[in-house]
Amino acid sequence: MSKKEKDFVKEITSREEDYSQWYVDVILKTEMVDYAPVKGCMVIRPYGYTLWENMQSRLDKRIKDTGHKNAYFPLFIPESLLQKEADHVEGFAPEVAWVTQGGSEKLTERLVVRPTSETIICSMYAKWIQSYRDLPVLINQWCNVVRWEKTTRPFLRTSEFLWQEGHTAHRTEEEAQEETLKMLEVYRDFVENDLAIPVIRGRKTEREKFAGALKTYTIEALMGDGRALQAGTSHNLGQHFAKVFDITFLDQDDQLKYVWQSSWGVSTRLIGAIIMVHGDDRGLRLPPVVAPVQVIVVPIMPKKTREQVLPKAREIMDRYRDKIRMEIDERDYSPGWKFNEWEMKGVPLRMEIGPKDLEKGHVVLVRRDTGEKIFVKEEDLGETLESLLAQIQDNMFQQALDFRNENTRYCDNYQEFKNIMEEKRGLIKTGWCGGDECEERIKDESKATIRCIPLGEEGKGEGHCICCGQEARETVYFSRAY
RNA sequence: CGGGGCGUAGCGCAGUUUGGUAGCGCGCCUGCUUCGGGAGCAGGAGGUCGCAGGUUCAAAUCCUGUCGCUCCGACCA
Repeated sequence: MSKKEKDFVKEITSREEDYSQWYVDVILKTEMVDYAPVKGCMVIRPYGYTLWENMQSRLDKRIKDTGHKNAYFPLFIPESLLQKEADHVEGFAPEVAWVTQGGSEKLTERLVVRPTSETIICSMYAKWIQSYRDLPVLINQWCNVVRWEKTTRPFLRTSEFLWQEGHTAHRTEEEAQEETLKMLEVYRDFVENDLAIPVIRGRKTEREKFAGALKTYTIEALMGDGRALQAGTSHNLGQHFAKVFDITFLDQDDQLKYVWQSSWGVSTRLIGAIIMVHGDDRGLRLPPVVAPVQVIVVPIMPKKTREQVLPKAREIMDRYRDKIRMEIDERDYSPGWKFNEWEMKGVPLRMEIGPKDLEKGHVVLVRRDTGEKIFVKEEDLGETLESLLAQIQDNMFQQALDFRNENTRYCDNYQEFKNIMEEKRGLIKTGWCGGDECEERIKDESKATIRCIPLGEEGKGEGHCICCGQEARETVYFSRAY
Protein backbone atom coordinates (compact mmCIF):
# COMPACT_ATOMS: atom_id res chain seq x y z
CA MET A 1 0.00 0.00 0.00
CA SER A 2 1.31 3.45 -0.90
CA LYS A 3 1.85 6.10 1.72
CA LYS A 4 -1.01 8.06 0.24
CA GLU A 5 -3.31 5.11 0.68
CA LYS A 6 -2.15 4.57 4.21
CA ASP A 7 -3.23 8.07 5.14
CA PHE A 8 -6.75 7.30 4.04
CA VAL A 9 -7.07 4.37 6.32
CA LYS A 10 -5.15 5.62 9.31
CA GLU A 11 -8.15 4.96 11.51
CA ILE A 12 -7.91 1.23 10.97
CA THR A 13 -5.06 -1.02 12.06
CA SER A 14 -3.83 -3.07 9.11
CA ARG A 15 -4.69 -6.76 9.05
CA GLU A 16 -1.06 -7.71 8.83
CA GLU A 17 -0.09 -5.67 11.85
CA ASP A 18 -2.79 -7.02 14.16
CA TYR A 19 -5.76 -8.93 12.79
CA SER A 20 -7.77 -8.82 16.01
CA GLN A 21 -7.30 -5.08 16.34
CA TRP A 22 -8.23 -4.64 12.69
CA TYR A 23 -11.49 -6.50 13.36
CA VAL A 24 -12.32 -4.37 16.38
CA ASP A 25 -11.39 -1.12 14.58
CA VAL A 26 -13.57 -2.02 11.62
CA ILE A 27 -16.71 -2.89 13.54
CA LEU A 28 -16.47 0.17 15.79
CA LYS A 29 -15.48 2.74 13.17
CA THR A 30 -18.12 1.60 10.69
CA GLU A 31 -20.72 1.88 13.45
CA MET A 32 -21.82 -1.71 13.16
CA VAL A 33 -21.65 -2.24 16.91
CA ASP A 34 -20.61 -0.65 20.14
CA TYR A 35 -19.71 -2.24 23.42
CA ALA A 36 -22.54 -2.33 25.94
CA PRO A 37 -22.15 -1.71 29.67
CA VAL A 38 -22.67 -5.42 30.36
CA LYS A 39 -19.72 -7.74 29.99
CA GLY A 40 -19.68 -9.63 26.73
CA CYS A 41 -22.67 -7.78 25.36
CA MET A 42 -22.81 -5.50 22.37
CA VAL A 43 -25.20 -3.00 20.89
CA ILE A 44 -25.91 -3.74 17.25
CA ARG A 45 -26.19 -0.28 15.76
CA PRO A 46 -28.43 0.59 12.80
CA TYR A 47 -25.79 -0.12 10.16
CA GLY A 48 -25.07 -3.55 11.60
CA TYR A 49 -28.69 -4.27 12.34
CA THR A 50 -29.85 -3.40 8.85
CA LEU A 51 -27.34 -5.91 7.54
CA TRP A 52 -28.81 -8.48 9.92
CA GLU A 53 -32.35 -7.64 8.82
CA ASN A 54 -31.37 -8.14 5.19
CA MET A 55 -29.78 -11.47 6.05
CA GLN A 56 -32.82 -12.46 8.07
CA SER A 57 -35.30 -11.75 5.30
CA ARG A 58 -33.28 -13.72 2.73
CA LEU A 59 -32.88 -16.72 5.00
CA ASP A 60 -36.40 -16.50 6.40
CA LYS A 61 -37.79 -16.81 2.88
CA ARG A 62 -35.77 -19.98 2.29
CA ILE A 63 -36.93 -21.43 5.60
CA LYS A 64 -40.54 -20.76 4.73
CA ASP A 65 -40.10 -22.03 1.17
CA THR A 66 -39.04 -25.36 2.62
CA GLY A 67 -42.30 -25.64 4.54
CA HIS A 68 -41.43 -24.24 7.95
CA LYS A 69 -43.42 -21.74 9.98
CA ASN A 70 -42.19 -19.25 12.52
CA ALA A 71 -43.26 -19.27 16.16
CA TYR A 72 -41.99 -17.87 19.42
CA PHE A 73 -41.13 -19.77 22.59
CA PRO A 74 -40.30 -18.18 25.97
CA LEU A 75 -36.96 -16.80 27.05
CA PHE A 76 -37.18 -18.56 30.42
CA ILE A 77 -36.91 -22.30 30.86
CA PRO A 78 -37.59 -24.08 34.17
CA GLU A 79 -34.48 -25.75 35.53
CA SER A 80 -36.22 -29.13 35.59
CA LEU A 81 -36.70 -29.07 31.81
CA LEU A 82 -33.06 -28.36 31.08
CA GLN A 83 -32.02 -31.18 33.40
CA LYS A 84 -33.84 -33.88 31.45
CA GLU A 85 -31.37 -34.72 28.71
CA ALA A 86 -28.08 -35.68 30.37
CA ASP A 87 -25.62 -34.79 27.59
CA HIS A 88 -27.49 -31.58 26.92
CA VAL A 89 -27.29 -30.35 30.54
CA GLU A 90 -23.67 -31.31 30.76
CA GLY A 91 -22.92 -29.38 27.60
CA PHE A 92 -24.77 -26.22 28.50
CA ALA A 93 -24.78 -26.06 32.32
CA PRO A 94 -21.43 -24.24 32.54
CA GLU A 95 -22.67 -21.37 30.45
CA VAL A 96 -26.26 -20.75 31.46
CA ALA A 97 -27.53 -17.61 33.13
CA TRP A 98 -29.99 -18.18 35.96
CA VAL A 99 -32.97 -16.22 37.18
CA THR A 100 -33.43 -16.87 40.88
CA GLN A 101 -35.57 -13.99 41.96
CA GLY A 102 -38.69 -12.21 40.69
CA GLY A 103 -39.20 -8.79 42.19
CA SER A 104 -38.34 -9.25 45.83
CA GLU A 105 -39.38 -12.90 46.00
CA LYS A 106 -37.10 -15.83 45.59
CA LEU A 107 -38.36 -18.30 42.98
CA THR A 108 -39.31 -21.81 44.06
CA GLU A 109 -37.72 -23.18 40.90
CA ARG A 110 -34.81 -21.46 39.22
CA LEU A 111 -35.24 -20.39 35.61
CA VAL A 112 -32.66 -20.76 32.87
CA VAL A 113 -32.28 -17.95 30.38
CA ARG A 114 -32.36 -20.02 27.18
CA PRO A 115 -28.96 -20.94 25.76
CA THR A 116 -30.93 -22.78 23.03
CA SER A 117 -34.54 -23.91 23.06
CA GLU A 118 -34.59 -27.68 22.51
CA THR A 119 -35.90 -28.41 25.99
CA ILE A 120 -38.78 -25.96 26.16
CA ILE A 121 -39.81 -26.70 22.59
CA CYS A 122 -39.71 -30.44 23.16
CA SER A 123 -41.84 -30.06 26.27
CA MET A 124 -44.48 -28.39 24.11
CA TYR A 125 -44.16 -30.88 21.25
CA ALA A 126 -44.99 -33.63 23.73
CA LYS A 127 -48.38 -31.96 24.22
CA TRP A 128 -49.04 -31.18 20.59
CA ILE A 129 -48.11 -34.46 18.95
CA GLN A 130 -50.52 -37.40 19.28
CA SER A 131 -50.80 -39.07 15.91
CA TYR A 132 -48.69 -39.68 12.81
CA ARG A 133 -51.17 -37.24 11.25
CA ASP A 134 -49.64 -34.47 13.37
CA LEU A 135 -46.23 -35.03 11.76
CA PRO A 136 -43.99 -33.57 10.63
CA VAL A 137 -43.83 -30.51 12.89
CA LEU A 138 -41.69 -27.87 11.19
CA ILE A 139 -41.14 -24.80 13.34
CA ASN A 140 -38.53 -22.08 13.32
CA GLN A 141 -37.99 -19.18 15.68
CA TRP A 142 -35.95 -16.00 15.47
CA CYS A 143 -34.80 -14.95 18.92
CA ASN A 144 -31.99 -14.07 21.25
CA VAL A 145 -30.14 -16.60 23.37
CA VAL A 146 -27.73 -16.20 26.26
CA ARG A 147 -24.55 -18.14 26.91
CA TRP A 148 -22.31 -17.03 29.72
CA GLU A 149 -19.06 -17.05 27.78
CA LYS A 150 -15.65 -16.56 29.29
CA THR A 151 -14.00 -15.06 26.27
CA THR A 152 -16.16 -12.81 24.15
CA ARG A 153 -15.70 -11.09 20.80
CA PRO A 154 -18.31 -8.98 19.04
CA PHE A 155 -20.44 -11.14 16.71
CA LEU A 156 -18.15 -14.17 17.01
CA ARG A 157 -18.89 -14.95 20.61
CA THR A 158 -21.04 -12.73 22.77
CA SER A 159 -22.97 -13.44 25.95
CA GLU A 160 -26.21 -12.69 24.17
CA PHE A 161 -26.68 -13.20 20.47
CA LEU A 162 -29.44 -13.26 17.87
CA TRP A 163 -30.15 -16.30 15.80
CA GLN A 164 -32.73 -18.54 14.25
CA GLU A 165 -33.34 -22.03 15.52
CA GLY A 166 -35.41 -24.56 13.66
CA HIS A 167 -36.92 -27.52 15.52
CA THR A 168 -38.61 -30.32 13.70
CA ALA A 169 -40.25 -33.62 14.59
CA HIS A 170 -40.68 -36.49 12.14
CA ARG A 171 -42.25 -39.88 11.84
CA THR A 172 -39.17 -41.75 10.70
CA GLU A 173 -35.44 -41.72 11.16
CA GLU A 174 -34.93 -41.27 7.42
CA GLU A 175 -37.19 -38.26 7.32
CA ALA A 176 -35.33 -36.57 10.20
CA GLN A 177 -32.01 -37.23 8.51
CA GLU A 178 -33.33 -35.88 5.24
CA GLU A 179 -34.50 -32.72 7.00
CA THR A 180 -31.15 -32.29 8.73
CA LEU A 181 -29.32 -32.38 5.42
CA LYS A 182 -31.93 -30.33 3.63
CA MET A 183 -31.45 -27.45 6.05
CA LEU A 184 -27.68 -27.75 5.86
CA GLU A 185 -28.07 -27.27 2.13
CA VAL A 186 -30.36 -24.26 2.72
CA TYR A 187 -27.57 -22.75 4.81
CA ARG A 188 -24.96 -23.48 2.16
CA ASP A 189 -27.10 -21.87 -0.50
CA PHE A 190 -27.76 -18.81 1.66
CA VAL A 191 -24.19 -18.30 2.82
CA GLU A 192 -22.59 -18.90 -0.56
CA ASN A 193 -25.08 -17.06 -2.74
CA ASP A 194 -26.20 -14.21 -0.50
CA LEU A 195 -23.15 -13.69 1.70
CA ALA A 196 -20.61 -14.69 -0.99
CA ILE A 197 -18.81 -16.93 1.48
CA PRO A 198 -17.72 -20.36 0.23
CA VAL A 199 -18.33 -23.10 2.77
CA ILE A 200 -17.47 -26.73 3.26
CA ARG A 201 -20.32 -28.96 4.30
CA GLY A 202 -19.51 -31.79 6.58
CA ARG A 203 -20.18 -33.82 9.65
CA LYS A 204 -18.77 -33.04 13.09
CA THR A 205 -16.84 -35.66 15.02
CA GLU A 206 -18.28 -37.09 18.24
CA ARG A 207 -16.11 -34.70 20.22
CA GLU A 208 -17.33 -31.63 18.35
CA LYS A 209 -21.00 -32.45 17.98
CA PHE A 210 -23.89 -30.63 19.67
CA ALA A 211 -24.69 -31.65 23.25
CA GLY A 212 -27.51 -34.16 22.95
CA ALA A 213 -27.38 -34.73 19.20
CA LEU A 214 -27.03 -37.98 17.35
CA LYS A 215 -25.16 -36.35 14.48
CA THR A 216 -24.14 -32.75 13.86
CA TYR A 217 -23.53 -31.30 10.42
CA THR A 218 -21.79 -28.01 9.80
CA ILE A 219 -20.84 -25.47 7.21
CA GLU A 220 -17.28 -24.25 7.75
CA ALA A 221 -15.79 -21.09 6.30
CA LEU A 222 -12.21 -19.86 6.19
CA MET A 223 -11.52 -16.39 7.56
CA GLY A 224 -8.96 -13.90 6.22
CA ASP A 225 -6.40 -14.77 8.89
CA GLY A 226 -6.46 -18.46 8.04
CA ARG A 227 -8.68 -19.58 10.88
CA ALA A 228 -11.91 -21.47 10.32
CA LEU A 229 -15.33 -20.45 11.53
CA GLN A 230 -18.32 -22.69 12.09
CA ALA A 231 -20.91 -20.74 10.18
CA GLY A 232 -23.98 -22.85 10.82
CA THR A 233 -25.02 -26.22 12.19
CA SER A 234 -27.76 -28.72 11.59
CA HIS A 235 -28.35 -31.54 14.04
CA ASN A 236 -30.00 -34.89 13.74
CA LEU A 237 -31.25 -35.29 17.31
CA GLY A 238 -32.37 -38.87 16.80
CA GLN A 239 -34.79 -39.82 19.57
CA HIS A 240 -32.68 -38.55 22.48
CA PHE A 241 -35.00 -35.67 23.31
CA ALA A 242 -38.16 -37.51 22.29
CA LYS A 243 -37.45 -40.18 24.87
CA VAL A 244 -36.76 -37.87 27.81
CA PHE A 245 -39.60 -35.48 26.93
CA ASP A 246 -41.92 -38.31 25.99
CA ILE A 247 -42.79 -37.05 22.54
CA THR A 248 -44.79 -39.99 21.23
CA PHE A 249 -47.32 -40.59 18.49
CA LEU A 250 -49.56 -43.41 17.51
CA ASP A 251 -48.42 -44.62 14.12
CA GLN A 252 -50.53 -46.08 11.34
CA ASP A 253 -49.67 -49.57 12.55
CA ASP A 254 -51.26 -48.79 15.96
CA GLN A 255 -47.86 -48.70 17.65
CA LEU A 256 -46.84 -45.91 20.06
CA LYS A 257 -43.56 -44.52 18.78
CA TYR A 258 -41.09 -41.77 19.60
CA VAL A 259 -40.63 -38.99 17.05
CA TRP A 260 -37.33 -38.35 15.27
CA GLN A 261 -36.07 -34.80 15.51
CA SER A 262 -33.76 -32.23 14.03
CA SER A 263 -32.63 -28.76 15.03
CA TRP A 264 -30.56 -26.22 13.13
CA GLY A 265 -29.36 -22.67 13.54
CA VAL A 266 -27.31 -19.77 12.30
CA SER A 267 -26.58 -16.61 14.22
CA THR A 268 -25.26 -13.08 14.11
CA ARG A 269 -21.89 -14.76 14.08
CA LEU A 270 -22.36 -14.82 10.31
CA ILE A 271 -21.83 -11.06 10.38
CA GLY A 272 -18.39 -11.71 11.83
CA ALA A 273 -17.78 -14.09 8.94
CA ILE A 274 -18.75 -11.47 6.37
CA ILE A 275 -16.35 -9.01 7.96
CA MET A 276 -13.43 -11.43 8.15
CA VAL A 277 -13.91 -13.09 4.78
CA HIS A 278 -14.42 -9.97 2.68
CA GLY A 279 -12.86 -7.09 4.65
CA ASP A 280 -9.61 -5.45 3.62
CA ASP A 281 -7.28 -2.81 5.02
CA ARG A 282 -9.68 -0.06 4.05
CA GLY A 283 -12.48 -1.61 6.06
CA LEU A 284 -15.59 -3.56 5.18
CA ARG A 285 -16.60 -4.96 1.82
CA LEU A 286 -20.22 -6.00 1.93
CA PRO A 287 -21.83 -8.41 -0.51
CA PRO A 288 -24.42 -6.44 -2.54
CA VAL A 289 -27.24 -8.90 -1.85
CA VAL A 290 -27.31 -8.04 1.86
CA ALA A 291 -25.48 -4.69 2.03
CA PRO A 292 -27.52 -2.06 3.92
CA VAL A 293 -26.62 0.44 1.20
CA GLN A 294 -25.92 -0.97 -2.26
CA VAL A 295 -25.18 2.31 -4.02
CA ILE A 296 -24.10 5.50 -2.29
CA VAL A 297 -24.59 8.65 -4.29
CA VAL A 298 -22.01 11.37 -3.65
CA PRO A 299 -22.94 14.65 -5.29
CA ILE A 300 -20.01 16.91 -6.14
CA MET A 301 -21.40 20.37 -5.73
CA PRO A 302 -19.40 23.54 -5.83
CA LYS A 303 -21.59 26.46 -4.87
CA LYS A 304 -22.29 27.69 -8.41
CA THR A 305 -23.54 24.33 -9.63
CA ARG A 306 -25.20 23.08 -6.49
CA GLU A 307 -28.68 23.87 -7.77
CA GLN A 308 -28.08 21.81 -10.87
CA VAL A 309 -26.27 18.84 -9.34
CA LEU A 310 -28.35 18.08 -6.29
CA PRO A 311 -31.79 17.84 -7.94
CA LYS A 312 -30.29 15.66 -10.65
CA ALA A 313 -28.69 13.35 -8.13
CA ARG A 314 -31.93 13.04 -6.22
CA GLU A 315 -33.86 12.43 -9.41
CA ILE A 316 -31.54 9.63 -10.46
CA MET A 317 -31.72 8.01 -7.07
CA ASP A 318 -35.51 8.14 -6.97
CA ARG A 319 -35.62 6.42 -10.33
CA TYR A 320 -33.97 3.21 -9.08
CA ARG A 321 -34.97 3.30 -5.46
CA ASP A 322 -37.56 0.49 -5.50
CA LYS A 323 -35.11 -1.96 -6.97
CA ILE A 324 -31.82 -0.89 -5.45
CA ARG A 325 -30.96 0.22 -1.94
CA MET A 326 -29.56 3.68 -2.68
CA GLU A 327 -28.75 6.59 -0.46
CA ILE A 328 -27.52 10.04 -1.22
CA ASP A 329 -24.91 11.66 1.01
CA GLU A 330 -25.81 15.34 1.16
CA ARG A 331 -23.84 16.05 4.31
CA ASP A 332 -21.52 19.00 4.44
CA TYR A 333 -18.30 17.03 4.15
CA SER A 334 -15.83 17.11 1.30
CA PRO A 335 -16.28 14.51 -1.45
CA GLY A 336 -12.96 12.88 -0.62
CA TRP A 337 -13.99 12.46 2.97
CA LYS A 338 -17.22 10.79 1.92
CA PHE A 339 -15.41 8.46 -0.49
CA ASN A 340 -13.25 7.17 2.31
CA GLU A 341 -16.09 6.89 4.77
CA TRP A 342 -18.31 4.82 2.46
CA GLU A 343 -15.45 2.64 1.35
CA MET A 344 -14.74 1.90 4.99
CA LYS A 345 -18.40 1.02 5.44
CA GLY A 346 -18.17 -1.45 2.59
CA VAL A 347 -20.79 -0.05 0.21
CA PRO A 348 -20.39 -2.04 -3.03
CA LEU A 349 -20.87 0.83 -5.48
CA ARG A 350 -20.30 4.55 -5.32
CA MET A 351 -21.97 6.92 -7.74
CA GLU A 352 -20.40 10.33 -8.23
CA ILE A 353 -22.43 13.06 -9.88
CA GLY A 354 -20.78 16.43 -10.46
CA PRO A 355 -20.91 19.41 -12.82
CA LYS A 356 -18.67 17.72 -15.40
CA ASP A 357 -20.95 14.68 -15.46
CA LEU A 358 -24.04 16.81 -16.03
CA GLU A 359 -22.40 18.33 -19.09
CA LYS A 360 -21.52 14.94 -20.49
CA GLY A 361 -24.77 13.24 -19.53
CA HIS A 362 -23.14 10.46 -17.56
CA VAL A 363 -22.28 9.50 -13.98
CA VAL A 364 -19.16 7.95 -12.45
CA LEU A 365 -19.42 4.57 -10.75
CA VAL A 366 -16.65 3.13 -8.60
CA ARG A 367 -16.57 -0.50 -7.49
CA ARG A 368 -15.58 -1.25 -3.91
CA ASP A 369 -14.29 -4.72 -4.75
CA THR A 370 -11.90 -3.72 -7.53
CA GLY A 371 -11.63 0.08 -7.29
CA GLU A 372 -12.54 0.23 -10.96
CA LYS A 373 -13.96 3.54 -12.19
CA ILE A 374 -16.75 3.31 -14.76
CA PHE A 375 -18.42 6.11 -16.72
CA VAL A 376 -22.05 5.31 -17.53
CA LYS A 377 -24.51 7.17 -19.72
CA GLU A 378 -27.53 8.15 -17.73
CA GLU A 379 -29.89 6.18 -19.94
CA ASP A 380 -27.91 2.97 -19.38
CA LEU A 381 -27.85 3.29 -15.61
CA GLY A 382 -30.68 0.96 -14.65
CA GLU A 383 -29.22 -2.00 -16.48
CA THR A 384 -25.64 -1.20 -15.49
CA LEU A 385 -26.34 -0.84 -11.80
CA GLU A 386 -28.05 -4.18 -11.55
CA SER A 387 -25.48 -6.01 -13.60
CA LEU A 388 -22.59 -4.41 -11.72
CA LEU A 389 -24.03 -5.35 -8.35
CA ALA A 390 -24.39 -8.91 -9.59
CA GLN A 391 -20.82 -8.90 -10.89
CA ILE A 392 -19.50 -7.60 -7.58
CA GLN A 393 -21.38 -10.32 -5.74
CA ASP A 394 -19.89 -12.98 -8.01
CA ASN A 395 -16.43 -11.51 -7.85
CA MET A 396 -16.44 -11.39 -4.08
CA PHE A 397 -17.42 -15.04 -3.90
CA GLN A 398 -14.71 -15.92 -6.39
CA GLN A 399 -12.07 -13.96 -4.48
CA ALA A 400 -13.06 -15.69 -1.25
CA LEU A 401 -13.01 -19.06 -2.99
CA ASP A 402 -9.57 -18.40 -4.48
CA PHE A 403 -8.29 -17.44 -1.06
CA ARG A 404 -9.67 -20.62 0.47
CA ASN A 405 -8.22 -22.77 -2.29
CA GLU A 406 -4.82 -21.14 -1.85
CA ASN A 407 -5.04 -21.85 1.85
CA THR A 408 -6.25 -25.43 1.70
CA ARG A 409 -3.37 -27.87 1.83
CA TYR A 410 -2.94 -31.60 1.68
CA CYS A 411 -0.45 -32.96 4.12
CA ASP A 412 0.55 -36.38 5.42
CA ASN A 413 3.51 -35.48 7.58
CA TYR A 414 2.69 -34.61 11.18
CA GLN A 415 5.64 -32.29 11.71
CA GLU A 416 4.81 -30.41 8.53
CA PHE A 417 1.18 -30.31 9.68
CA LYS A 418 2.19 -28.62 12.91
CA ASN A 419 4.42 -26.17 11.06
CA ILE A 420 1.62 -25.16 8.73
CA MET A 421 -0.78 -24.67 11.63
CA GLU A 422 1.79 -22.51 13.36
CA GLU A 423 2.75 -20.36 10.39
CA LYS A 424 0.33 -20.31 7.47
CA ARG A 425 -2.74 -21.81 9.09
CA GLY A 426 -5.61 -22.33 6.68
CA LEU A 427 -7.26 -25.70 6.15
CA ILE A 428 -5.45 -28.99 5.96
CA LYS A 429 -7.13 -32.00 4.41
CA THR A 430 -5.66 -35.22 5.66
CA GLY A 431 -6.29 -38.71 7.00
CA TRP A 432 -7.56 -39.56 10.47
CA CYS A 433 -7.84 -42.94 12.13
CA GLY A 434 -11.13 -41.99 13.79
CA GLY A 435 -9.66 -42.21 17.28
CA ASP A 436 -10.53 -39.77 20.02
CA GLU A 437 -6.97 -39.91 21.36
CA CYS A 438 -5.44 -38.72 18.10
CA GLU A 439 -7.99 -35.95 17.77
CA GLU A 440 -7.18 -34.78 21.29
CA ARG A 441 -3.44 -35.03 20.84
CA ILE A 442 -3.52 -33.04 17.61
CA LYS A 443 -5.52 -30.34 19.32
CA ASP A 444 -3.07 -30.17 22.23
CA GLU A 445 -0.04 -30.04 20.02
CA SER A 446 -1.19 -27.86 17.12
CA LYS A 447 -4.35 -26.13 18.42
CA ALA A 448 -6.06 -27.41 15.30
CA THR A 449 -9.39 -29.20 15.50
CA ILE A 450 -11.24 -31.35 13.05
CA ARG A 451 -13.61 -28.92 11.40
CA CYS A 452 -15.56 -31.62 9.65
CA ILE A 453 -15.68 -34.85 7.74
CA PRO A 454 -16.71 -33.56 4.31
CA LEU A 455 -20.20 -34.51 3.23
CA GLY A 456 -20.36 -37.59 1.07
CA GLU A 457 -16.89 -38.69 2.07
CA GLU A 458 -17.75 -40.34 5.37
CA GLY A 459 -15.84 -43.55 5.93
CA LYS A 460 -13.77 -42.97 2.80
CA GLY A 461 -10.42 -42.40 4.43
CA GLU A 462 -7.33 -42.69 2.26
CA GLY A 463 -3.72 -43.13 3.30
CA HIS A 464 -2.85 -43.03 6.98
CA CYS A 465 -3.72 -41.04 10.10
CA ILE A 466 -1.72 -37.83 10.31
CA CYS A 467 -1.11 -38.46 14.00
CA CYS A 468 -0.67 -42.17 14.72
CA GLY A 469 0.09 -43.35 11.19
CA GLN A 470 -2.47 -46.13 11.24
CA GLU A 471 -4.81 -46.65 8.36
CA ALA A 472 -7.07 -43.63 7.90
CA ARG A 473 -10.76 -44.23 8.41
CA GLU A 474 -11.74 -40.69 7.42
CA THR A 475 -10.38 -37.88 5.32
CA VAL A 476 -11.04 -34.67 7.27
CA TYR A 477 -10.39 -30.95 7.34
CA PHE A 478 -8.30 -29.57 10.18
CA SER A 479 -7.90 -25.93 11.13
CA ARG A 480 -7.44 -23.56 14.00
CA ALA A 481 -10.90 -22.21 14.64
CA TYR A 482 -12.73 -19.31 16.18
C1' C B 1 -10.92 -19.13 34.77
C1' G B 2 -5.28 -18.12 34.71
C1' G B 3 -1.21 -14.59 32.54
C1' G B 4 -0.01 -9.67 30.13
C1' G B 5 -1.57 -4.60 28.43
C1' C B 6 -4.91 -0.43 28.92
C1' G B 7 -8.90 2.89 31.44
C1' U B 8 -7.52 11.12 31.69
C1' A B 9 -12.92 15.69 26.74
C1' G B 10 -16.55 12.08 21.40
C1' C B 11 -11.68 9.53 19.47
C1' G B 12 -6.17 9.01 19.95
C1' C B 13 -2.77 10.28 23.59
C1' A B 14 0.74 13.29 27.24
C1' G B 15 0.84 14.25 32.40
C1' U B 16 1.66 9.44 37.20
C1' U B 17 8.49 7.98 38.30
C1' U B 18 9.42 12.93 42.24
C1' G B 19 1.47 14.61 45.10
C1' G B 20 0.58 21.30 44.34
C1' U B 21 -4.12 25.80 38.78
C1' A B 22 -5.83 19.12 33.87
C1' G B 23 -3.07 19.62 28.70
C1' C B 24 -2.10 18.35 23.16
C1' G B 25 -3.87 16.50 18.28
C1' C B 26 -8.18 15.10 15.74
C1' G B 27 -13.32 15.60 16.04
C1' C B 28 -17.57 18.92 17.71
C1' C B 29 -20.18 24.15 17.59
C1' U B 30 -20.48 29.40 15.12
C1' G B 31 -19.14 32.49 10.94
C1' C B 32 -16.93 33.23 6.19
C1' U B 33 -14.47 30.98 2.14
C1' U B 34 -14.63 25.87 0.02
C1' C B 35 -16.25 20.86 -2.71
C1' G B 36 -13.83 15.25 -8.74
C1' G B 37 -9.69 11.18 -2.88
C1' G B 38 -10.21 12.68 4.53
C1' A B 39 -10.51 21.55 2.72
C1' G B 40 -8.74 26.72 4.90
C1' C B 41 -8.97 30.85 8.31
C1' A B 42 -11.04 33.11 12.77
C1' G B 43 -13.68 32.48 17.19
C1' G B 44 -15.90 28.92 20.81
C1' A B 45 -17.87 24.73 23.80
C1' G B 46 -16.57 20.38 26.16
C1' G B 47 -13.49 16.78 32.21
C1' U B 48 -16.85 14.18 39.22
C1' C B 49 -8.97 11.75 35.48
C1' G B 50 -13.31 3.88 35.13
C1' C B 51 -15.66 3.17 40.14
C1' A B 52 -15.30 2.71 45.71
C1' G B 53 -12.52 3.24 49.96
C1' G B 54 -7.89 4.92 52.34
C1' U B 55 -3.17 8.08 53.27
C1' U B 56 -2.37 13.58 53.04
C1' C B 57 -3.05 20.51 54.36
C1' A B 58 -3.51 18.80 49.18
C1' A B 59 -4.45 12.79 44.93
C1' A B 60 -5.06 11.89 37.70
C1' U B 61 -0.38 10.98 40.51
C1' C B 62 0.73 7.02 46.53
C1' C B 63 -2.02 2.42 48.95
C1' U B 64 -6.23 -1.27 48.97
C1' G B 65 -10.28 -3.16 46.57
C1' U B 66 -13.44 -3.41 42.44
C1' C B 67 -15.43 -3.00 37.36
C1' G B 68 -14.67 -2.81 32.17
C1' C B 69 -12.04 -3.34 27.52
C1' U B 70 -8.15 -5.87 25.03
C1' C B 71 -4.40 -9.70 23.78
C1' C B 72 -2.50 -14.81 24.87
C1' G B 73 -3.88 -19.77 26.87
C1' A B 74 -8.09 -23.73 29.13
C1' C B 75 -14.17 -24.33 27.67
C1' C B 76 -17.96 -22.94 23.51
C1' A B 77 -23.03 -20.83 17.85
